[in-house]
Amino acid sequence: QFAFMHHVTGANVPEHVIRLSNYPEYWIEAVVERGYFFDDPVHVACQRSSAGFVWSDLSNIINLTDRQFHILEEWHRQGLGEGFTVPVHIPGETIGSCSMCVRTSSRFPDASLPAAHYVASFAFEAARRIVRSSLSISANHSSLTQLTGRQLDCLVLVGRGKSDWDISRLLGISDQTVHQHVETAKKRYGVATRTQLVVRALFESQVTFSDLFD
Amino acid sequence: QFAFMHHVTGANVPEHVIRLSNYPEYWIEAVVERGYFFDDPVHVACQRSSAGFVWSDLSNIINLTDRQFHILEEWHRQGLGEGFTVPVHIPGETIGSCSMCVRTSSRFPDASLPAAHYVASFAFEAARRIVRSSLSISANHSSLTQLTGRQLDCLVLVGRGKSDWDISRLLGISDQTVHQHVETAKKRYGVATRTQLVVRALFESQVTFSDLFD
DNA sequence: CCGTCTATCCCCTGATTAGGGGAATAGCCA
DNA sequence: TGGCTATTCCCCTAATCAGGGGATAGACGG
Repeated sequence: QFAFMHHVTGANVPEHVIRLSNYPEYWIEAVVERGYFFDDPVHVACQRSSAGFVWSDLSNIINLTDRQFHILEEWHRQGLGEGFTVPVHIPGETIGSCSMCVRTSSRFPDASLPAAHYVASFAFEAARRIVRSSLSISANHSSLTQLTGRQLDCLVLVGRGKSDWDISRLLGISDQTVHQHVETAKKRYGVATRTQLVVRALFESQVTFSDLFD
Repeated sequence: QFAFMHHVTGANVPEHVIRLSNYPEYWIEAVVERGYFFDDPVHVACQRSSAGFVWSDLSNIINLTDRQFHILEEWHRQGLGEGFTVPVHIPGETIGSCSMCVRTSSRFPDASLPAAHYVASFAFEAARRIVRSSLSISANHSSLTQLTGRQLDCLVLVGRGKSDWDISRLLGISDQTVHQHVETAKKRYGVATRTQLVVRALFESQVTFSDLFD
């Protein structure tokens, strides 16, 4: 069985999420019904690991709670055997994972783990790019926005939490000039606040997360 | 050549970063000196991809700037041929990557990419766990800042450019309560401004870009 | 030569945020 | 039961941002 999915809970699902799996319907329903989603040990482990992991190794990644131990036992009773999960993380995007598992009756193909890791990573990334391109098509009206160098300087420092005055000292210009640059940048993007400005610039790759951390 | 490292710039390096590589000294110095680190195309691409990528495929992941194009040419002149980089993301932690490349004179071993992907992921994760254990952080202790539901509600709306008063109308509570939630969230993250708060929450995948667009 | 863009500076007012207090209610856990 | 957190509300002052106005200087191109 496999499941490539974004980790979103049932309540408010965003529009563009990846959900590919051949898990049995009844089983997915059971998970949602009992609220397993919230402390699914595999999902929790995804938040702590960058590399893939086999499910029998879960206790080395997280400290299993009683409830999580119970969930694992329940899975086993349902016929789910050993599994392998590759977490998928991108800053600013929903956490996802690619899981593959066998039935208790089947042997777990250890030798295929590198291949599974490779396939999982690229399959999810491919799905992600398809989703993302469909997103940017629907919102491409502003893809032409170009900021000047000085505007970017100010924007980055705004993103680092500096005030206009701080920025003016760092750049060696007046605080009113800084204010002017920020206002002009906001007008370019058609946004009302500095926070929106930074979010948009991040989304459009005008600045990166590393730019915004001292 | 290989380089497994956290993406931190020379200025103020955190204590426990991973830096394993056999890149030539003189070359690393050149990178730092010329400030290549800041817009190294491989590092920027790492922020946009969850799966590994070969360097010749960079232009499909990010739009290369003139400067980045120049950096790639410079690398080639220095004798660096094709390379393969696996990004490493953990919510709330510094971005890292595992890069492996050959000299221009050598053939790039395409057939080994799955193995390289596997090795890279696990080597970095192993290094990460060693570092974390040296920090004596228990596996269960969450390094992730956890926000309450109401705090997230407010944070998302702040990220959409709403004022405290706007948010108070949308959530049906007082504007002072909204202010309180935002202040508490800021304290949790240890940041000074709302903009930093939203950036951090984005980076740690507490909220996503789709959450922040109406 | 003129228009446009960029970058820099200055002035102004009002709205908003930053950052302290304190306090009531409810739920959860030991 | 007591301690903890979440949620809600209120008060206060100072700093900062939002959004107008206008001005000067240099660069670039038709």
